[in-house]
Amino acid sequence: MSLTEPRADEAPAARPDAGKSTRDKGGALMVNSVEKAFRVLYAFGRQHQTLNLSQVAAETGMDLSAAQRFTHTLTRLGYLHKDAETKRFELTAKTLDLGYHFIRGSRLVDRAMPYLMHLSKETEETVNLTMRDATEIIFVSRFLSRHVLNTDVIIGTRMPAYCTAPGIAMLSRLPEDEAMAVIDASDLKAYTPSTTWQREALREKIRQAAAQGYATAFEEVYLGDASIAAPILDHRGRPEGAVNVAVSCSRYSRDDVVTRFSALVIAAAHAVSRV
Amino acid sequence: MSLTEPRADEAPAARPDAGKSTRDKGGALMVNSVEKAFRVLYAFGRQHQTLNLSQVAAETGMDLSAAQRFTHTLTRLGYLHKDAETKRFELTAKTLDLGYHFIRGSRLVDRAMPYLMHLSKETEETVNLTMRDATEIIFVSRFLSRHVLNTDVIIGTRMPAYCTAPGIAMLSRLPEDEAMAVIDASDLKAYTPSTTWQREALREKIRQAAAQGYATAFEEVYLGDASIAAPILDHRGRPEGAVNVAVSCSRYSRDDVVTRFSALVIAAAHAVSRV
DNA sequence: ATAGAGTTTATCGCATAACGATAGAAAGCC
DNA sequence: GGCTTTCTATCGTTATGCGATAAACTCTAT
Repeated sequence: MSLTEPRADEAPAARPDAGKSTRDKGGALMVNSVEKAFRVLYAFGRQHQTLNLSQVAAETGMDLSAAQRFTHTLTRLGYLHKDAETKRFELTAKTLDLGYHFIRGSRLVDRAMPYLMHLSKETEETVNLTMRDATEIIFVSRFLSRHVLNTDVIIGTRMPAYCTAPGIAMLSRLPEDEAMAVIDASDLKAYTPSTTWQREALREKIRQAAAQGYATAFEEVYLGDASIAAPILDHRGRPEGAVNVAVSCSRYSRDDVVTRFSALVIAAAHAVSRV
Repeated sequence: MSLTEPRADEAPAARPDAGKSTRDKGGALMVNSVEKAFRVLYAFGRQHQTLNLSQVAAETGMDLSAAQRFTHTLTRLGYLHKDAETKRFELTAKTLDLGYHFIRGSRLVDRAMPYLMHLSKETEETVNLTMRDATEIIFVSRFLSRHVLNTDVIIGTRMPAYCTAPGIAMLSRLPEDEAMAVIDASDLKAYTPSTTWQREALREKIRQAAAQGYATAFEEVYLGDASIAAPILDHRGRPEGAVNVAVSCSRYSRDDVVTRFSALVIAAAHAVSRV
């Protein structure tokens, strides 16, 4: 422990009220203003498309001064726009810049793109590239089929990993305890009557996916949606994404989905992998 | 009459050390840490997909300590990932969250979506919704034709307004002096032999678009690309976006583009407008 | 008109949170 | 092995962000 402690002197009896303002809100190096800025940006969304100053304050739990400072800052940086007459703020299209940089900089997306396009033409169905963030998957790239134009799922959409084919596919290439830790951290619930949401059933599903090399999900989140996915592995064999094909249940039986698409998604995922 | 100028303090006497560290780096309310955080995030991109700490410092012009603090902060917030063994950082898919919130919260996108989908099915061609940010347009929503799968233009892509159909369409509904101010602020140049890039020619183009209600662009940025666009107006009649159809020159003559699509894009844009 | 509530905008002294230099640890590289 | 380079951790200082407050608006009702 304090073998290396040269002198425990610096502030021995000091600390009048230790534990109080211990600069701990996420480490000594944390710059809290950054988190606050994002809190303000995320106050906007489906519910609150525009907000005035006091609403920003209320919504973020900051006082008026802080709300003022951060809206000012973000407006100046171009992420917020303030309507001169209504004095209300809203997000600008500049907020797309950050994600754009990510997509453009992602080696994974870069490698995957041609195979996704190929798969899209081949199948004429919706094809997605997803990545995992803790217990969720995020849609990173998406080629829509012209049949179903689902406007609800777009780039950046998140879904729980446990009830999606790409999620299970990725978990299936993790050490089982790690996969189960993800499951345990998830808020398990049945979105539809077909949702697999029980711990042990999910463990079985993951094992099966591991054995088969692909995962399926039939109406687990949206009724009428079927999906089949295969994991993309990085150079150490860890899953860094998944490719999936999504179709309407009305046009394919479960067996059809597997026989028509399993080999294709596996091939695409394998081609993108760096094993 | 600079309403936006933070006013260089006509309060004269005060300020003992005026002019020195006058808290002026964009107004007294500016929280500089926020700007620095974005500087770090934008250091990543096509050129630099991954960066180590010193590269971040170099790339952003910050000292090591600052780079350390901001990479730490952004990693903790989930926007950066640090590879444990290579010690290199890269952007995570979480960077898509911000743009996702914007899309989801945008009344414009909300209103436009059904018409874009309709237009997409009707024409079977690529359909876009764009907005303007100063001299540029930003692609906000996009329905790809299955013919041309252009992987270069994605959500968040920026292009100069002056050489795109949506850009000219939006400018055509601005007071002419305002439109020309945008032109003058642009870095005018010829991307292809067909690019209209001279000031007066652009003025004429804008006037014509105003008269016609739509704008066209033939191979002005990419060879082989043709585009026709109409402006979307907000409740005061100001342009807040544009709808366009993009096709391959090889499949349509210039006249074809106009006769087949002009009425459609105008109708769609009009339906979305709130005049 | 006038008061009055609910805003937004501007100011300012204070304490803290961010700063930046530096030194120790660790990892590569001759 | 010594050497360079990069990462991690620590620490005293003060500029920087904080937050209370007051002034200036805006709207609404009377």
